[in-house]
Amino acid sequence: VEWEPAASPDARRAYLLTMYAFVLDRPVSVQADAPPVPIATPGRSASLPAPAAAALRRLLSANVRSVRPRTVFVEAGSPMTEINVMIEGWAIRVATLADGTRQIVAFHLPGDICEFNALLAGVADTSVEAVGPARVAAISRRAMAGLTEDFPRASQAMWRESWVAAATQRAWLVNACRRSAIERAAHLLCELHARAELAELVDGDSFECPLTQGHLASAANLTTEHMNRCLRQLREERLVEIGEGQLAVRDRNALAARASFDGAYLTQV
Amino acid sequence: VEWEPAASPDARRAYLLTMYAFVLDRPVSVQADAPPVPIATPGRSASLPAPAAAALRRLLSANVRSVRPRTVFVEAGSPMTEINVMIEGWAIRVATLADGTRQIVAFHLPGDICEFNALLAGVADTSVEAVGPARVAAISRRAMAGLTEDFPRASQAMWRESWVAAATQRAWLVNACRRSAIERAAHLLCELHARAELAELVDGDSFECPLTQGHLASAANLTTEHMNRCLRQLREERLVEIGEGQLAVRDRNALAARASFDGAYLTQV
DNA sequence: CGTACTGTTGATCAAAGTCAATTGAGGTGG
DNA sequence: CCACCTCAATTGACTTTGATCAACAGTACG
Repeated sequence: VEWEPAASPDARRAYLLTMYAFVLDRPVSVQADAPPVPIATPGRSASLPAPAAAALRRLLSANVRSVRPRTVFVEAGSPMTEINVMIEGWAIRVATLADGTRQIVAFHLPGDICEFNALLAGVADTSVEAVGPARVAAISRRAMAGLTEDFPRASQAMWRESWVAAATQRAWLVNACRRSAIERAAHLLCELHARAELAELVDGDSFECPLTQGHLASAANLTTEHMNRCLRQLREERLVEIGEGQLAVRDRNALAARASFDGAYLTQV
Repeated sequence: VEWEPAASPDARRAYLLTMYAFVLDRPVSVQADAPPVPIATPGRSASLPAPAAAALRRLLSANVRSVRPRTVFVEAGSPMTEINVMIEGWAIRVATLADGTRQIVAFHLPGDICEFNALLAGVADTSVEAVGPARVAAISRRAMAGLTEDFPRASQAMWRESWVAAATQRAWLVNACRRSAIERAAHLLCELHARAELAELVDGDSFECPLTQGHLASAANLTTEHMNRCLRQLREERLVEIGEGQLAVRDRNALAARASFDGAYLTQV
């Protein structure tokens, strides 16, 4: 068994596909050079190799449910009987402390597997909440259980996802601990931009982002007010534009330099 | 395939054994009620079911290397060709930023698998450094590769470990973001105590801990000076005693209450 | 016998939090 | 259609936590 590198969006698409194929209980040949076929996913369109299109369409129609804005669809403490794959819309993963304060520990974008490892735990340790309207595919624990036996490649794909999640978490920890407020803000925006790109949500240099400044503040460990000040400064430095549910990164390299952002952790595996 | 809960030290020992058995390329029957046999691991003694004892002893003798204090034995950026299991001594996982500042993102105690998921990445994103003298078993990537095919139970065991690592990382993030300095200090001590207990390092209410206040400070996102003040206060509150390479938790419940610590994430899976 | 590291304490300072208030957009019921 | 409400964004004034700077003692170590 050898692990292929998956540094490019193409490779990422390929491994997500492998995962989808597993879910559908039938193999899907993934050819990077196959002619891409546009899939009409409401809200965005994704280019996928031909065999994948049908598989993805089947998955979507079979398991998807719609989630209203601000709805908690994974409750901390509740048993994990299924795993969720974001199809459309954004979600936040929230840790709630004893005193009721909340901390966003992760964002989930379309294509993301929500905390794949949690299936093992049996109980969710954090909540997941849709930000805007969202569509989520719920995959049963039972379907996952055959994973290691039946579908080694899917298993690899899952591990990749879980490594990226862990590396991202580490990056957030370092971010929150070692950087100044404005660097934290810039770093978060860099990550969101890079991830939106991987999810093929970016149009030009901007993308739709339903997050409020409060969300960004919580994720970067700032107060809403201070995040507002930081965003203003980044705007004045002509690095980003933000508003109207749109987020635009005007000077990608300068923003990355401002935050000493290195997105390798998002694509390395 | 069903996942058994592993909430007790016994269960944790059992799953680590399963992992060791995999590494040795032969099955080891794990019976929780088998008569425990003490193993003479220099520095501490572990009680393990009989069949496991031989397996563990073989693993130790075959793959262990000694590491000097302050030695970096996993270098960030270097290729990951093997995975490390801590046998003896403590290690820190360190992220180094562009400007050279360092941040401890994890501690590794005896029995811990060091960042199992990193094997997939091919490249380490953080360094691992022995604190005091340590002994480490290096397991080849090749031995790991047969995992999913040959030994489903070991695969489960690995996943458990990786889930605990991810949950711990999340706990650190929440800790660093939402708690006051003294709570962070207390929370870290609670976690160290709980983990030392799982590693069977605790004697009475105290255990040997080679970490300096600087290490604790980095992990809790404080300066060394401020960590010192926090520790003094916790000492004055008769919650802990610390010094001489020993760490004693005098009032476990009070300390946990001080930090609103819930150790479920360490044992849940 | 210096040298380096850890632990310790005190004085000062700044980054970010807290509090307070205003604006404007969007939604809702009468 | 308008009064009313809620929520996000924004700005300013003030406060606090923990960082920074400085100094010193004890100890291990070459």
